[in-house]
Amino acid sequence: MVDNDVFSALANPVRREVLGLLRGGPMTAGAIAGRFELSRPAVSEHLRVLRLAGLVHENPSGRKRYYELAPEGLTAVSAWLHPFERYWRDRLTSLSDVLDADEKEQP
Amino acid sequence: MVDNDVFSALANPVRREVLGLLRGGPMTAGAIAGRFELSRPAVSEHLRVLRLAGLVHENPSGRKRYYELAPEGLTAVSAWLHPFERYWRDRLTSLSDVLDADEKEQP
DNA sequence: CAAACGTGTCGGAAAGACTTGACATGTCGG
DNA sequence: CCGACATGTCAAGTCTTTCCGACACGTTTG
Repeated sequence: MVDNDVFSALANPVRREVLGLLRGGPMTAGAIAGRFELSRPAVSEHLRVLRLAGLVHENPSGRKRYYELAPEGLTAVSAWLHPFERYWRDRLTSLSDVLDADEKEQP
Repeated sequence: MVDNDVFSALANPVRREVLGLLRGGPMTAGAIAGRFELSRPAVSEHLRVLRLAGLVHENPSGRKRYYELAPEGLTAVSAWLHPFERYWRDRLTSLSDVLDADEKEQP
């Protein structure tokens, strides 16, 4: 995870779960680590990836560091997804249409 | 890419680009491979990953194989994203609110 | 049927990600 | 100040991904 790619950041289930936890409000690195059966350094690295991807904000407070969701982070995913969303919604209005469309072969 | 995880499938930029191409309609494996500076086996493997993730459908027609978008594939992503989408939309109504919220430290 | 075509899969090399244990940095309490 | 605490970072091992060249398989064409 060397680049700041949001999609790569989301590829890891632990990181997705961290984002889910953070939906309930900011948490310290330690509190987050406590929720997983992982070494603390591992969690720290996951947090670093999320931070580089712009998915979380880090606010140090004394010797603790609170992480919270970065509202703007997931907009890139949403934006990428949007054209597809329209596409599949159109087709799912009638599932039979989708199945019929599978038949159109151009030899 | 051993699991069928949709998010892992989307982590690769080539695969995201393939999905983008397929938005214009079904394409053969060869036509897809022709769009990239990659060996055909590499593209074939990407297609395999997309298929396992349920993001594309494969319909063989003679000795060609047409790939097309699987409408239902991305719904998992959309579903996961949805709660966050509401969250960040609420906060982005006023960006200054977000910045202010960063200030709330609980020692 | 044989040659040409479209494509998938196998073996292996190079690059990258994930994890862990050990160490470094900065902060709080006495 | 000094020890305890919260956390980040480094080095190394292992597993996974990605890519390529070569080969295999079914389909079409002559």
